[in-house]
Amino acid sequence: MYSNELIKGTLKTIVLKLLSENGKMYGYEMTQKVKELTDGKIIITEGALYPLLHKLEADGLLITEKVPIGKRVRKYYSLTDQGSSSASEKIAEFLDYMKTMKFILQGDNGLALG
Amino acid sequence: MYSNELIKGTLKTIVLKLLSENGKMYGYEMTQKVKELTDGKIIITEGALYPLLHKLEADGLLITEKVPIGKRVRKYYSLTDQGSSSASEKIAEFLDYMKTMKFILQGDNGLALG
DNA sequence: TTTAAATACATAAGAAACTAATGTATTTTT
DNA sequence: AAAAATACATTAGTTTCTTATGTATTTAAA
Repeated sequence: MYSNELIKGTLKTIVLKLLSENGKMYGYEMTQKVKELTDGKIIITEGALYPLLHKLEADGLLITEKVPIGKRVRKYYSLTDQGSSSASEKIAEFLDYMKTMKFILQGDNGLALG
Repeated sequence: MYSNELIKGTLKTIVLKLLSENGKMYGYEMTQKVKELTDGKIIITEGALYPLLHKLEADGLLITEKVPIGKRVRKYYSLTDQGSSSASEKIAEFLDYMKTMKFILQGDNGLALG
């Protein structure tokens, strides 16, 4: 498990990527998917996820669809057009950012590597 | 310039890396160095940096040395032993985290790339 | 030469995003 | 029958950052 501060600020990008890949997902499903994809190294807590999903919906990036499963109602999220282009931007920006960070953290900036 | 949320949580790692490379640096110097290294894509504000430096010092990761430059006093920071091993850990963790994020963001997780 | 910009430190109010805890209810597994 | 997993949600408190402000010296420009 990574330290919490590392994951900060990346949650939005992860959610947008998941939805751009899978079309539609519900919250709990996202937490399980990320856990599975990362062998438990990234754990998305529900206390962080649900408020974010609500915000992204309020911002017009996501739309919801309620699907009854037995007596429960499952809430599926999917990207709007705006959310879709926002996803592309965020993902590209993050990949670019990783290049920059890699340069800082292991680039030949004067001394030997840490 | 990257969106702010992206940089969140990475400042500590950057500072520790800078000090592990350069031995000793003062705050303002760090802001300029990062700006230069990243072509202005990462801007460290003093409002974020100084409180962090104070905290790292309080936590025993950094020690300070005051050097008079003319009538001003410049405050140099360097790593303690604890800070040095903490730096190695943080940097390694971040590089690992980037691998994981890269896998999530562009890995072959079922659909075409975004 | 005086004005502006850069250097160099610092703090503080407020915002954003997350943690950890708690709550409800259903469904599945033991 | 009990426990665990599924599935939603909120909330108090913390951390960390932004934006603004403040002080003072030094260098560059007008």
